[in-house]
This record gives sequence, C-alpha cells and structure tokens, in this order.
Amino acid sequence: MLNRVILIGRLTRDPELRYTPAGVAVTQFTLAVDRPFSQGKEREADFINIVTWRQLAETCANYLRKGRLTAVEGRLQIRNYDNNEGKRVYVTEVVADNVRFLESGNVGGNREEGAGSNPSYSGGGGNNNNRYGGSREQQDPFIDDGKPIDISDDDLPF
Amino acid sequence: MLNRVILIGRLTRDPELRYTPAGVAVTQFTLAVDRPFSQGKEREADFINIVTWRQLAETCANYLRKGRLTAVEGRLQIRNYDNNEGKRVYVTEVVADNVRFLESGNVGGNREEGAGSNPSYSGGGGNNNNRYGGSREQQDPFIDDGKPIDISDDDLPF
Amino acid sequence: MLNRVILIGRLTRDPELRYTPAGVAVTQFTLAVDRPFSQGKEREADFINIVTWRQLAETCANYLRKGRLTAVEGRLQIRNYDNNEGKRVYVTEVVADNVRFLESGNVGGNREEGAGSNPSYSGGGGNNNNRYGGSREQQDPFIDDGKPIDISDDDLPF
Amino acid sequence: MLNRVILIGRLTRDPELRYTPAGVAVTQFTLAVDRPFSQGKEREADFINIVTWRQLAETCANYLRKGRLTAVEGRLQIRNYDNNEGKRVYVTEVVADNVRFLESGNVGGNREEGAGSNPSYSGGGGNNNNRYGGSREQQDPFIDDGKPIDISDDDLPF
DNA sequence: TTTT
DNA sequence: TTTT
Repeated sequence: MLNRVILIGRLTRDPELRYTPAGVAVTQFTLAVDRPFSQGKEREADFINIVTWRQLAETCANYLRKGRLTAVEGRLQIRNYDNNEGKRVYVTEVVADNVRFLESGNVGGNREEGAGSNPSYSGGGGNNNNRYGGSREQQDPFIDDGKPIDISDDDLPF
Repeated sequence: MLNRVILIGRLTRDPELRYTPAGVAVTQFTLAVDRPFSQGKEREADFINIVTWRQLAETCANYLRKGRLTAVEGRLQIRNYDNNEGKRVYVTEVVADNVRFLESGNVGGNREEGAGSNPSYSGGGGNNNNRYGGSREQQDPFIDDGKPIDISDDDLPF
Repeated sequence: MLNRVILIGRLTRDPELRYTPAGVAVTQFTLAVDRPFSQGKEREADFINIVTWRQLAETCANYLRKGRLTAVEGRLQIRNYDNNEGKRVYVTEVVADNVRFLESGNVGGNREEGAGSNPSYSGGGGNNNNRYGGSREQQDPFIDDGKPIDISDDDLPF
Repeated sequence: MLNRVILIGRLTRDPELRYTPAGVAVTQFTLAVDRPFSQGKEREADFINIVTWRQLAETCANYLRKGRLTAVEGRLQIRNYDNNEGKRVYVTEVVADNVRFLESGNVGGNREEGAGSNPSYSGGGGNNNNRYGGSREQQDPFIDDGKPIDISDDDLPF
C-alpha cells in the first residue's frame, strides 16, 4: 500500500548493466550501509541489493563506481524463484526510482561515456506498471551466464 | 549511513512474542504490502518481515492482529546465520522503531491485556546501541523450538 | 537533491479542487498530524498543507473527506509570493505524488462520483518537470476568489 | 501520527548554536535542496529550516559549515507565535533527529573543536517527550537578540 | 507458507 | 535573505 526505502551508503563493486530479451536496461549493484556505531563492537554494515531499470539503469551504469557514496530511494521488493534444485529462493532488493550521486569523481572512464553533461537521475514515471518479480515462474535476473537474462517485457516495474 | 523504511500493509498472521534468554521481548510479524496495481495482472504484494524489540514488542503483541492495517517505520537489516546443514542463510527484515495501528478493532482479547489504556507505539530511545544481527556466529531468533531463543544480550538493536 | 516527506494524519476539512487557467486540476487540503504524545501536556498536532495535481488531484477531491485518516507521500516545497501589501510571504506545503486512503467510508456522495471503481492513487510520472512554485512573480494559488487561479501551465510540478 | 522527512542539500550558511535559559543546546541552519531540474527553467531550490537539539545540536555546530552537502532526517513541524505587532506568524521547520555529514572537509577550525574524534550524529533517544513548539504562547527561538532565547525547559522535543 |  |  505504501512502501518507501531511503538509503545512503557506498557501492561494494561497480554496477552491472544488462538487458532483457526485449532490450530493456537493468542495472544491479549492492550498497554497504553502515549501521549506527556502538562502542565495543566492530563496525558493521548491511549489504543491500539495488535494482534500477531503463534510463536510470543506464545513468547508474555510466556514473556509479565501486566505493562511491550514493543515496537511493525506492521500494522494498521480495522476489522468489525456484533454483536448479527445485528449491524456492527468496531475494530481497530495493527497486530504485531515484539515485543521487553524492561523490562525483572522474567517472565514465572505462565505460561508454554518458552522452550529455547533464545526467538525469530519477526514474521517469510512465504508466505505473510496477510488477517486476513476484510470480512463481520467474527466473532470477541476477543468476545469469552472460546471455541476455530471461525475463519478459511485462516483468518491468513501470 | 542512512537507512529508513516506511511501510503500510496488513499482518499476514498474529504477531509472535518471544523472549531472549536475558528476558528481552522480541516480536515478529509479516506485513503484506500491496504493490501498485497494474491492469492485466493479478494483484500482487510483498511479504516483509518485521522485528520489534522491548516495550514496542510487547505493545505490538498486545494490539496487533492478523489482517490489521498497520504502518511501520524502521531500518532495513540483512542478518545471516548458518543453518543446520552448515549453509549460510540470509534473512532480510525491517527492524521497526515506530509502529502505528491504523485499525483499532477490539484487540487484546485472547492475550494478556495491555495494562494501560494509552499504548505508546514508538521505540524508546536509549543508548543507540543498534547492533542486532549481522555477525557470522549468530543464530536466527526466528528458528526456534518453543524454548527461549538463543541470542545474547548484546544482540539487541538499542 | 533528495526531498521526501511521508505523513499520516486526518483531513481538517474537505479537499478543495480548482483548475488553472489552462485547465489543470489542483487539489489542496490540510492534514492534522498528531505529535508523539507526552504526558502532562495537552494533545498536539501539526497542520500541514498538501497540494496535489492532475489526475491525483481529482482522485483526492472525489475520495477524501474531512476527518479521514490518510497517508501522503511527496516533497516539501517552500513557495513565496508578494501579498497585496507588497510583503513577501512564504508558504510551506507538501507536493504529494502518492496518497493512500486509509479509511474508505461511503465517499463521493456530494461530489461527482469517480467514474471507475478502481481509483488509482499515485501521481503518474511524466516528464519530471517539477517546478511548481518558487519564482518571485508567482501568485499564491490558495488565495483565490472563486475564479480560476492565476498560474500558468509551466507552474506545474510534472 | 506518522511524520517523517528526509532531505539532502547544502547549508546556506554556518549553523547557529544557542542555548535555552535552562542551558539546552539548540542549533539552527537552512538547507538548500535542489528541485528536480527541468530544461528551459533556471535551477531552483527549496530553502528548508532545520532545528536540532542537545547533543546533536552541538555536533552539528562543530562539524557543519556553509556549503556542506548534508543529509537530514526528522519530522516536519509548524510552530506559531505572535510577533511584536500582535500578529500570528507560522514557522515551518524540520526537527532533525539524525544528521549525516556527506562532506567532511577540515572543519572545526574557527569554533571550539569537537572533543572526540568519533562524532555521533543521531539524536539520542531519551524519554520521547516530543513537544517543542506549537502552543500559542510560545516565542520564536530564532528571533533573538544575542541573549539566551526565551523558551522553557518543557519546550524541548525529547 | 501469506493480508484486504 | 540563501547552497554547489
């Protein structure tokens, strides 16, 4: 009914950009979000999986890099799929619709450069067709083999 | 660094109240949070695990029931533990520090009644000692056997 | 850079629907949001102005009524305009892009009924053209006289 | 009932630290939060007043400076007071309970240095006595004259 | 494994 | 009255 997540943390590695068979961009990365520090304990963090789609996915792939401080806004999603041993697996991730790059850096070096100089960061609206994930038959897009991931067009969140 | 989750949904079942060996109250429940509806699809929801501690845990156990519309504020946490086959398992949950009961109902019937008539809903502060979960050796408090769950005092989030 | 507000409260009166000269729907209402109760004090609340645009404005006008418990998501905006004594006035409001009706009631009675039976609640995206308010020359849309309010098409938030 | 604001922006000036007559620290600053950019318009921002109390107030005064990128979490509050012409004035501000310094810089130079090297940023809990502001008789703590501001001990938010 |  |  209402589902909002806001995080600030650092990328644990470079983002991964892929395309669905229909050619829709998907970028995935993990954010290390420090927990409130308590003395007498070692530092701790939560490692939270983020997914972005379409234009935002391409912007993230172009501008984010491992270690960068980043703010993410989105919704919490729990997908499930059956793995190769026929066991149900649950995947929790944040489907981001807004990503802010809090450290600029000289990015874009080893990837195709973002064309314009004015990157737009927020997931464009559209028809609010938020349905990525959830159905039993769905495959995990993060378990892949280099080939285009097997999700259909209507697996998209908007 | 910053980690905030806000959800509105309905309890999938009655909340479960337990106590740590040190006598600290823990309540767990699951919130069904409807996804934005898109035509041509069946209705979908995310089922999100919520944990509350101490006073808030007891208030939730006393006042929440299956089906109730509820707002939850907290932080997203990813714990991990090794299951009985020695395999690492990851558990995602929202550690709530604020819970709002959006439907009152005639609650408290089949449980011990909340003493006062003015339930306080938000997790009292304290020493900001947020460290529940995360370490490798930790056991899942939700895998239990009726006996007090095996987590030590310093597994508490505040 | 990032600007997110989430509120739950009750309408202090029925919402007001108007149209810009270009025919764009704007609905305004005020939410009474209770503060955390502290003993020895009288109950207190913040009265927060909400604005919605376009389709969401019409849905709110059709389905919300005074007293209804409502959740609002949006961004905090500070507009300013010069009043009739030439003094700068600052207006703070939440521009909502998502509104959840937490109490249904038998609404729509004294207004035109929402056509379909499946009201959509969230502000459809579009071209992310969020610029309502802010410029010096702008008039306050909430100071009006029954006539269409004097704001141009590009005063719209998206 | 639920009231949560999360902002990322830059300080428009150095923060101002004061003390209530009872000796409680209050720090105020303004955050410039850029609006989503829309082409064909000049860049715009909302200027949002932030208040912090006690330990968090002192940490903010020690570590924040004009221009610094900063994340703020808190609740939206509308206070009112009667100005010297007997007119009711409304003040909107965010009462922060969590502030994150997203740019470190070499701070603390021209003020008393923060004692420890490990600044804690979030508003310590306590007795959840959130009642700052709101009552008719209250004076605006930000209209002052160099002397300790005239608010009593129970004007504090926790 | 799930709620209205 | 405002920040990069």
